[in-house]
Amino acid sequence: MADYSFNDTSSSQSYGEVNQLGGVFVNGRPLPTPIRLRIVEMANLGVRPCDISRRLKVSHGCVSKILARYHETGSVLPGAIGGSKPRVTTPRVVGRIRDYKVKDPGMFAWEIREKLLLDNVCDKFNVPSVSSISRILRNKIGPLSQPSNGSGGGGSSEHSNSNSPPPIPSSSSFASATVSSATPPSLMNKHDLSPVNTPSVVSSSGSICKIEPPTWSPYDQSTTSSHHHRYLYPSVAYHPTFQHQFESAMKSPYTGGNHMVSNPTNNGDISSAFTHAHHYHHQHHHHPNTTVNNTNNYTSFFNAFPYTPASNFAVTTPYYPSSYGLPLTPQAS
DNA sequence: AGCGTGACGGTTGAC
DNA sequence: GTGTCAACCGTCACG
Repeated sequence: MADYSFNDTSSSQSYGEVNQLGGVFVNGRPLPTPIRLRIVEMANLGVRPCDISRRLKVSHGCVSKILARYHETGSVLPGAIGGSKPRVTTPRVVGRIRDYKVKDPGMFAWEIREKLLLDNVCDKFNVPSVSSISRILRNKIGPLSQPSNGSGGGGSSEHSNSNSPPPIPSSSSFASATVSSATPPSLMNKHDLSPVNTPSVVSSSGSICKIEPPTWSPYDQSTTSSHHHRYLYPSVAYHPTFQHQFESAMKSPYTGGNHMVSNPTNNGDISSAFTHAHHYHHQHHHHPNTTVNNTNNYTSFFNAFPYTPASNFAVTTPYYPSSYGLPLTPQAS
């Protein structure tokens, strides 16, 4: 993974492309969150999408998409980029299959599948297919010379297995940690500031599921994982070359000015929630066991545009609890 | 003129 | 360490 810190001075050459409206973007990467917020904010103030597009120099297709997503989900953030659908045949499930087979060697795969559902080992979204179960029986379990003991074989322990789905996060602790440690922006108080696929549903297997199909289960943010950066808020780094453009884009004639960029620590506006974020990268690179306070990472908003080769704005692909306050209400203007 | 949509070229991250 | 794959991105052009 690239170094997303914005202290890279090895290259003064920014990259990014310019769209037909003169706006700067990075192909393949989401717009910086401040701009996403600005789009929704302006829409809530009654500005037409076409005018938002022109003012922020963002393609109308993008404006349309962000607004549509926001009205549908309540989230202004991009979806989770990259990654793979987690396997359903976790060691825990394999262990249970082994147990079933040991107890009743005559069980068919389809019977095992039904039993997994019946015993709430899996739910309908993550139960392995019959063919998967057959493959497990064939390849992973074999002759069944010894029953599962919870630590050997396929790692069938139901507890304390590092490969098992992570523990269910405490919604209260997570929410309180994220919300209370920094004052949310005034606009962030109603909806989930989560990407579209917010994991707000807990599956029977104890993992967190996206609520938008296709349903799959990202890992728990608080779990020790070298990949937990997926759950952090987007981080952006800005290049001085584009500061003026970005600031211009962020100024609003509708709200009497916006200090998000020029005055990141200004109290009373959206920026008030985004302090202390410079620890973000250190946290997630060097203290993987630490539950990161995502709210703090929002300071990175103010390091907005654009993008040096080694320090692009690098929106990480975040997951948030749906309980987190949302900045902007998708209400009719 | 405004907007929804899909192709396109791109990035990302788990496997 | 590298390649594959499937998710996502914003732009652009079309209707």
